[in-house]
Amino acid sequence: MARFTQTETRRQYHPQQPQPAHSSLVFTGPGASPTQQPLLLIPHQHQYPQITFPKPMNGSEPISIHPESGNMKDQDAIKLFIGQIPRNLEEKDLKPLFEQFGKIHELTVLKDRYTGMHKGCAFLTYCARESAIKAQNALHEQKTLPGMTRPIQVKPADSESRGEDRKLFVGMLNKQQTEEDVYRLFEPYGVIEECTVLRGPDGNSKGCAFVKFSTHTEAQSAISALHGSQTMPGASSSLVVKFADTDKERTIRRMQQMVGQFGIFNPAIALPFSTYSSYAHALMQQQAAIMAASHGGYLTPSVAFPATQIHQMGALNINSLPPTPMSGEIHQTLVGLSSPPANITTSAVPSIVTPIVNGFTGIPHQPNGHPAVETVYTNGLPPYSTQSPTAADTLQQAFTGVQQYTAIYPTTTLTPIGQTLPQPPQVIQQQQQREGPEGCNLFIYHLPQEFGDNELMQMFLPFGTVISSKVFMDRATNQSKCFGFVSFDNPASAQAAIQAMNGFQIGMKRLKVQLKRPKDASRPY
DNA sequence: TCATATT
Repeated sequence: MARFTQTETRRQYHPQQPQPAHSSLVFTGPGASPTQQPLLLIPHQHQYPQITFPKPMNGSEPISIHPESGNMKDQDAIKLFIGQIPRNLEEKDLKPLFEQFGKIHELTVLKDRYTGMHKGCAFLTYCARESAIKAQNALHEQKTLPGMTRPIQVKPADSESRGEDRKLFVGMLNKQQTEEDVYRLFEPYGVIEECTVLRGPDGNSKGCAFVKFSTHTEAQSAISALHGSQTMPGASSSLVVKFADTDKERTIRRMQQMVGQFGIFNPAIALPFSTYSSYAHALMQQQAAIMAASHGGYLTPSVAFPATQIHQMGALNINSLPPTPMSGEIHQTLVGLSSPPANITTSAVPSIVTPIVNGFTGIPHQPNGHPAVETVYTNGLPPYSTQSPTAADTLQQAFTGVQQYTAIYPTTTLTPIGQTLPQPPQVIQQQQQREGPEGCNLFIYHLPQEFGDNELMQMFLPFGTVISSKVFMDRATNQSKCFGFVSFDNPASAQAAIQAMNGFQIGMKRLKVQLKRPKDASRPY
């Protein structure tokens, strides 16, 4: 049966049809014929001897009834993700590079949905699966395009299910059972593309296997029918049939094992007490500098108070509530951000209850987190927590400094961006990763692990208008890489931020804040 | 430790 979705079919037969939101070249050419590819073996992924069953041919391969459409792709074609593309290269520029590995079915440079900005990457589908494999082998990490600092990336797109949504883990098998036995067992529930018994170095079965069906539904039906359905001779419990772990799950599991080994509790990373006053101190220095520079010490509220900028952010719709003018405390600005502050109590014994969602991300989302405005740690110490500080904790503490600062200037009226209300929908402003002008862009290293874009922005808002903040994340683990960028709209703000925040201690680490290294090859415009 | 981006 033909496997084209409606969308794909349309694209195939009407390549000129306008594409929404992104440009896309569909290459058509003379002389192409619908493919009659030989069956390809599924590449082995396991280091142990195995039998891999070829993907069955199920009769009705798509047949072109449009001789002019010369860019039909194989059913088993692979969509490739292409990364590290200079932003001045468009489809037509990239085409020659990739064409040498085979006929291109589709090549699409990714553009920002709203601004049309080139995202520096693309999707590429060859007509033939083999071309994709050749291109990946020849190019991935092998060549660096002009102006790039890192080599080109050529690999299957994330959307190319590597089978993980239709791949089953089978446990509690009898160790005598072979691939063929397992295949027979699962055959009734669908088309099996791959069947592998896991074996140790000695070739002995580990009593488990992977079975990949052609669809998620088939895999699901096999689970329903077989999981727990029987106990194999010699097995200690009934048959286990479940979806195989995804890569991400594997990564997380691996890390959990590591944490298990090294211990997750590490009170030492709780913030040292100096943090409060140092941020306050940093801010006061900054304010003092502004005061000295402006009006001979006469305070101009629009420049003198960090709250001004924070208020502006509220207007930018970081949370969906309209700014509500009222007298209040600055740390209320935290409410409604992606990581609400931890629940600070006003009880005589301050305590923080921070549920750890999991051992890693550890950023609790506390609905209705409502920091009490009057909270004062009269002993000058932060509440003690034996758990890792969350981003909100850390920011909360930082902003305690702001509170201290504002207390010194009681005439100021601060305007919180939101009241404490039931959590608004957490719409995060999609900010463009925009570089500011020369001298306005900061590189920040040694960020707390739990900081995200928002926390980074909050941290630097007191120094000016932040037009972009970005913490780099490891895509596999969703973990911060502990560095990021902040861009201001003017160099003075950037300098002020460097002055105040470079060396700023958070936990055991000190921030490194410096101007972003200028890019040698300047961007077009 | 300097923009890694997935329609």
